[in-house]
Amino acid sequence: MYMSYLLDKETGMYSNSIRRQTQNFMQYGEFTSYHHVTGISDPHAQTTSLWNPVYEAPLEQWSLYGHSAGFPGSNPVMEQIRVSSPELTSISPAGPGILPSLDSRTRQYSPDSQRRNSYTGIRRNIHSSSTGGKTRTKDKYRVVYTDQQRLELEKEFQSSRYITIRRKTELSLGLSLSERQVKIWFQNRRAKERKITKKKILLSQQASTTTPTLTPPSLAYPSNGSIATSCSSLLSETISTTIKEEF
DNA sequence: TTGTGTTTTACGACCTCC
DNA sequence: GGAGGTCGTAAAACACAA
Repeated sequence: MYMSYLLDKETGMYSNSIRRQTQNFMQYGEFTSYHHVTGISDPHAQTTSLWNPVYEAPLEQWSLYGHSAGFPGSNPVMEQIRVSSPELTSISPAGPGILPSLDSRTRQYSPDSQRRNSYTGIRRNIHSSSTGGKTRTKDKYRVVYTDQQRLELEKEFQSSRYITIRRKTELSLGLSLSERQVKIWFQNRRAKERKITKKKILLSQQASTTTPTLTPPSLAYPSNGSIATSCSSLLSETISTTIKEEF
């Protein structure tokens, strides 16, 4: 069964896994400890039975949290995360940058909006919880994350492209996702970013070839900057547009 | 309503690192 | 050998034009 397979995979993946501490410390820098999280190892448990009721609050409620406020319902875990997490607290206050656009997008998808409003989120939750165990080949095999889950994941992604083990544990707890789901979300998110960046680079190259007098390569890629620099600036632009696309 | 294109989860294969 | 990385892909969810 798919569920038991995942359970096996999850437990095998995350239990007693301290052997990577040194590697992860080098890789992530921030790593201090690893906690195996019990009770959330089954990514489908939420979909088959229950969602955290925290996420079923109407958007008009949880949109209020956009600027450093806690999760609706005052999820103690996330409150703790916010207190202990400089990344989230540092990026969440109002100010220029990514989050204002996130918040504006949150407002954009208020119940009045056409796309993904709170009711669709609730509907999705209900729909998800109404189905049985998921398999890849039959029934519905993927869940749709709530806007809030995606918002928090996106915020973390803006903080860092690669999540630390510690943050992964905290996020999985706070968002009622498994660590595996958080990990895969970040993998998919990086893939998405690469895809968009690739697309943008392709478009800029096409533009430079079609209208060479307007955007010569020397201007598009300053001589004193490396390709990485130009890519990173392109990336930041991409990120903002990406966030606008989401939510 | 339906067909179609895009986005979002989730996985397997394969690779690198320790 | 196991963990997480990318890459490619399946399929559900979604948006939107006709």
